[in-house]
Amino acid sequence: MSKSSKAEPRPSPPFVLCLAGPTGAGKSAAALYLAEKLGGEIVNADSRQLYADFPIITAQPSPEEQKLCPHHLYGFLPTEAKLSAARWAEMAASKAMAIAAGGRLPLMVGGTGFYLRALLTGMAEIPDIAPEVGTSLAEECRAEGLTAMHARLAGVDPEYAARIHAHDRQRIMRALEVWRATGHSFSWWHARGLGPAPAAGVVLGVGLPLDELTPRLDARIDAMLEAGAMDEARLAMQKSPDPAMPGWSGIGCRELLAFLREEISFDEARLLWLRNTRAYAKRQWTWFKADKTIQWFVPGDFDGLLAAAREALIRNG
RNA sequence: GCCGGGGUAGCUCAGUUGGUAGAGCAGGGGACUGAAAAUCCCCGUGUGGGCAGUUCAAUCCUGUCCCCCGGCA
Repeated sequence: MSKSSKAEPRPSPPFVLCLAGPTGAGKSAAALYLAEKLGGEIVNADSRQLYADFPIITAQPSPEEQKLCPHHLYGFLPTEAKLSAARWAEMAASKAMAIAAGGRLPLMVGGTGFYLRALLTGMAEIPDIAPEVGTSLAEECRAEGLTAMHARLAGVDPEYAARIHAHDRQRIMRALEVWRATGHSFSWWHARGLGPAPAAGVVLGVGLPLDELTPRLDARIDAMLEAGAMDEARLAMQKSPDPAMPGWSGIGCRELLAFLREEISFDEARLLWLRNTRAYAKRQWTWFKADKTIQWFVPGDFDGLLAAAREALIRNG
């Protein structure tokens, strides 16, 4: 998919209906409703719900819910693995293609705004980079310090170095990686424009203001604990004890892990879990608010969502 | 009741040899081009427990009262 310079024309991208919004607002329930009414199949657009070891803590649809209609891209990724936005978008688009080919509606559901952007807008076509490049750069960073890495980036890509902050380790390292592996700067790749969008679609939002969302997030944590979140974390710890593994970065996972390793008390873990979830919901709002095309609905407004979805389908054939 | 130690931002605390105060966390705002539930940036006026006194000037010194935490009774 990354090489699109072949002569044959690309098949037109599949149309997808997306449900976005902050965590805990009720996207999954709304998705089940829309899937039933519109003959849809649900594709996960949440970067944490990909992970196999944390179905409860990442609020994946339950096995019962998943029986109600086909669900895709949930709970398949090992804790040690990571999935880039671009790679997810490819997978999601190919699922969407297959679903549409079966005469059904692909419903992308999740709170990872970056994934949805990669899917609907596309990303710069930068080749895959061998993992060794990243590991050796990480070692150099450890030896020389982050400031030196940022200075190095300023040497090869002053434009991008000026745009990001000198403390933004993740972006500094990514940009250096691209430079080292491709011989072109990150800005150079960006200047070539975005690659083709893997899918076309409309985004509907399900959301609540943060202060109204908070009690729901609080209650959801209790529900997760009752549903066995602690056992889930314990098991994951036995399978994959390194907290630096990508799958552990989910909120709730790392707090429970810290408790299991006796680094913090249960009450602290629970409090942190809630706070971090709330802070995350706030970041999601910041992301989604910037997208003026999203039409918003209150949780439970299934009629409104259905009407908007039907309208979007008519507009897009 | 007595002896210590405290009462400073929503919370935990720092500091001011007297010139009206600042960190972390929380909270608010924002960014986001292949780890995104990630990563990162910006935002700090608060009757300095109350009341008196000393002083040009008190959050800081003195007196007194109230409250908390230890210890002794």
